[in-house]
Amino acid sequence: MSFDLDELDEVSQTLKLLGDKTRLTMMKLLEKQECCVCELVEIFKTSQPAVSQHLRKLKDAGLVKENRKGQWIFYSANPDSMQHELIQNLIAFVPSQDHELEELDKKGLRISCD
Amino acid sequence: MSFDLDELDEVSQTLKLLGDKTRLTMMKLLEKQECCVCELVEIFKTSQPAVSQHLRKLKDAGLVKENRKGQWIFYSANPDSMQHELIQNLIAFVPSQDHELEELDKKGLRISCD
DNA sequence: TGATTATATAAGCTTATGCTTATATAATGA
DNA sequence: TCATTATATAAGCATAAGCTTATATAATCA
Repeated sequence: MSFDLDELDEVSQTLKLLGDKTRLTMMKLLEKQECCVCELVEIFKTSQPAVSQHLRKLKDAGLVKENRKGQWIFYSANPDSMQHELIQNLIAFVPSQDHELEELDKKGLRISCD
Repeated sequence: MSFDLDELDEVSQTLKLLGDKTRLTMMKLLEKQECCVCELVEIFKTSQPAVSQHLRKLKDAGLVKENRKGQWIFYSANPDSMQHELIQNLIAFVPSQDHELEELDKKGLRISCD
């Protein structure tokens, strides 16, 4: 029946999205706190378009939400996503990324709008 | 450090493998009980090589194990996999596939070697 | 042993994915 | 208003993934 099919589709789509190392790490980070694109570019040491494209996929799936603050757009995990519980469950198996944020702080690259 | 990298690789690889609807459903089934290839062909209504290739990927990752019984090879979830706990967690979000096995029974296509 | 059934592997094709470069849009500040 | 900074989008390319068909291997049985 279509209900089950949809649920299966949703779960497999979520796993497919998080089956990418960059996006999986992103979700681990964004589950803990919001980050702007330029912070993620620094953390993942990749290009800005690459980061934007990953975020776009996560956002299209409803897994993250955005929050503009002036010239920056901050992304964070979307707690209203139907997949949120699944995501919280599985990122518990992902190594902590706290060191990445500490690195940013050390380099003075942390964006703060408070 | 390399320990964390490896763990991240393992989790993302597992999610990537289960980010396919067929393999995700297979794991849900094989977590509950072993099935042979021809049963899975019937359940997924796809070709035998397609099923074999999915099983090969799951086996290469250590997620399932095989058990030959005469001309049949039965596959089941590998409880010794380092990813087993993660898998059990996430397949809890996958709709039950019990009806598929009941269908097989009804059609008399269930293989039994007991 | 030869035929049959179950499974695996290989090759080829099509589509999906992730990256890059180039360019567009949006907000800020001199 | 113009230059700068942040982000998004588009196009193009290389690689990966899943399916199909054809063929190989393995076990069973007459």
